[in-house]
Amino acid sequence: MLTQRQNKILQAIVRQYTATGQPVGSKHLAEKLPFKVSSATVRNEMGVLEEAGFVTKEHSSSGRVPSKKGYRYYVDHLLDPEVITDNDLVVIQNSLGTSFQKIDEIISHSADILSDLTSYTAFTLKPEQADVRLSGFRVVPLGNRKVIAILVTDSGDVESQAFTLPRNYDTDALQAVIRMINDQLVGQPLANVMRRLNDDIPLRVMHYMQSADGFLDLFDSVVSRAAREQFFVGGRLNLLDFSGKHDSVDLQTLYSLLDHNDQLSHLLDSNVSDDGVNVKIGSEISKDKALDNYSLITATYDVDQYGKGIIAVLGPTRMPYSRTIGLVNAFRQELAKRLLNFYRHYYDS
Amino acid sequence: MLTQRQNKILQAIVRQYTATGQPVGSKHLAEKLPFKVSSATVRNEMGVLEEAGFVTKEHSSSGRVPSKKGYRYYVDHLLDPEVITDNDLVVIQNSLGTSFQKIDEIISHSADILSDLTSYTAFTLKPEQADVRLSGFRVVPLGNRKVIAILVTDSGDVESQAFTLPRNYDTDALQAVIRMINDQLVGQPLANVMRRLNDDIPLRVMHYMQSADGFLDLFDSVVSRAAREQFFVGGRLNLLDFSGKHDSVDLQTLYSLLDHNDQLSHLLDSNVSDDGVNVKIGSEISKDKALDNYSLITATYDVDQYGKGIIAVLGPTRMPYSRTIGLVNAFRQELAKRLLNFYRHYYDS
DNA sequence: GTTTAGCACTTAACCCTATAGAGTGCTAAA
DNA sequence: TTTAGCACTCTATAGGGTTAAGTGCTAAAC
Repeated sequence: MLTQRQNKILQAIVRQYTATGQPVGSKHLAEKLPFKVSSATVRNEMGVLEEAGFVTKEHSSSGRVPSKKGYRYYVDHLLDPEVITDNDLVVIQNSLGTSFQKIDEIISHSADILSDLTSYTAFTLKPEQADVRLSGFRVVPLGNRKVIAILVTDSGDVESQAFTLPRNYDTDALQAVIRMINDQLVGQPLANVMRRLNDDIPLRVMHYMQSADGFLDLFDSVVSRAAREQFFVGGRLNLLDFSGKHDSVDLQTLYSLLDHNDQLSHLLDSNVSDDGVNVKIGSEISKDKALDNYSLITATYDVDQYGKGIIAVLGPTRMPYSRTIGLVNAFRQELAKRLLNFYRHYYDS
Repeated sequence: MLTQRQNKILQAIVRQYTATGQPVGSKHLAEKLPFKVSSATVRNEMGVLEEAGFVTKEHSSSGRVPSKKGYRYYVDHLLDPEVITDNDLVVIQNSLGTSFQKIDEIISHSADILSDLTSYTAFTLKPEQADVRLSGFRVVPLGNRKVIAILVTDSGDVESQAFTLPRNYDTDALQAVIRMINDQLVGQPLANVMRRLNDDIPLRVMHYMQSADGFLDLFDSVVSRAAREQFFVGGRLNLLDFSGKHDSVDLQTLYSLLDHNDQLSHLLDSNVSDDGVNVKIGSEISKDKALDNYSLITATYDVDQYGKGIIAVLGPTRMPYSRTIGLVNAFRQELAKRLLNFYRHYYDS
């Protein structure tokens, strides 16, 4: 649909504009192009591109700026082969190479590394097994009416929470309830556990103690912590640097978005594609006006039988796509490798 | 040293300037003053105040602006009686009135409330007993080489962390080490525990197992988590709203400060006064240039035998001191009450 | 001896205008 | 089909004039 030359020109416009942030004029462009044409020819071609909606002008006599559609076309058809420098790769490998005690540390640290590399805001989501099951629940007394509740899932995650029993607790009844929970719920997917917690479990508990509330709240809080998608954000502040005009209303919206993990992880879930790196531009991300001038680059990382996770970068529509996509892609591969090692080392027999 | 009239004039300048942000001129001021004088008289008096260093001009023919010294004098001598509205008090009481499961929730939520009320950035520090002692350490096996390490302090705090044992661990040796830790360290202040962890403990562990590292790391991480001052920040973003000129270098400095709990809690410790509310202005806070145009209002809250905590608000030098101080003061009292109740209810016999 | 009215002076902020520079679209020639 | 040339548009910048708010100083009034 576009001629070869028009492709080259659009490509040059996007590159130039993402690099400088200034509208691109015909004369400068004519010099940068890989073939020799006059500025007048470039002007004609730019007219065509504008007609087709790939570029716009900021005012009637300004240079051209890529439109959302132009970015889209660029990302889909004109992207440079992903190049990332050896230096970047070394940084990634080193940062992921240090020793971690817990998965959470790796994932959380990853968000920071990725935001540093891109200088945008980065998100990481823990690899998620389709259905994690409850594999054990126990309550360890610590003396002085304090107990610690410990929940273990078959994916190997452990959640715990301290709790102080009210004065009138009957410890025998408590033991009975814990046995009951283990009988009834071990082996069940966490989703089921959470459902039944509002369903038949309260009734069963009533057999043993008058009020189910205090203890069930505790159990509930531990279960939901284990079930929650683990979500990390790095480089929140980077949003400031490139939002130039500092439209403070939009910024507020954005930051409150970043502070609500549920919304955000939903956003990522809905934007991620099955595999590889995925680019969403402006309104493609969500209906929210505040995201209009942002692009979201998501990617999954695949840790075999241990599940798939998500990494993502949120930056301005006007970003160097080749580099950012290259970084995200390199990162997902390294992260997958690293995690596979981790899981193998710790969880396999 | 200043006449009564000069006091009134300085007071009016500070009030006016903190309210509007505009330099205040003699004519307007003459009208606002509680006694009848001409603008010329005000001008003369302002000349004296400037001579003495309490006010400055932004340029040779602008109105007067309070200097750091002027703010200091105002806060020390000219402050209105603290007035907070009934509404504010209700908000505080309601927000603190909802039910919490853990101390941390109350303290963390408090930072949010306080920042909402003041629309500045707020900090809260958990009440701290002078010397918390280790009262127990145990390791509960969860199967599949996973264990959970649980540490209890005599203040009633519990920290836990999951851990996967390397393949070659000798469980008998592990039990012996745990017994040894309990023998040697229970009853000791956490500070001592941390010191000995780098000192004689590694040697003792070597009696039982070849390498002490993996396990001691775990113990160390749990101990230091328990010993760390618990620190919360609310309303980080509010720094944006009032830093008007958006000097992005300073902002970066500030935000990186907010992200380093150690620096910040050190800052608070060094600024807090023994009791009541304390105001530090500009360079009084720290040597850091980035804080030059900020004021820090700190206060302790006293929960009797359960220790003392800190709350603080960081806002622009140009802030309505009476109101902010009033809010901080009201808040510390309500928070102390609330926590006393909480501790009594849960920890007393 | 204060206080005040009056006045000359200073500065920032605003608006208006002129101009330079970058870019465009169009036309006609190559 | 491409290019040179030209008239036109729009932004950004700098300068000039005006206004409004403020100051300091002096001399008169209280």
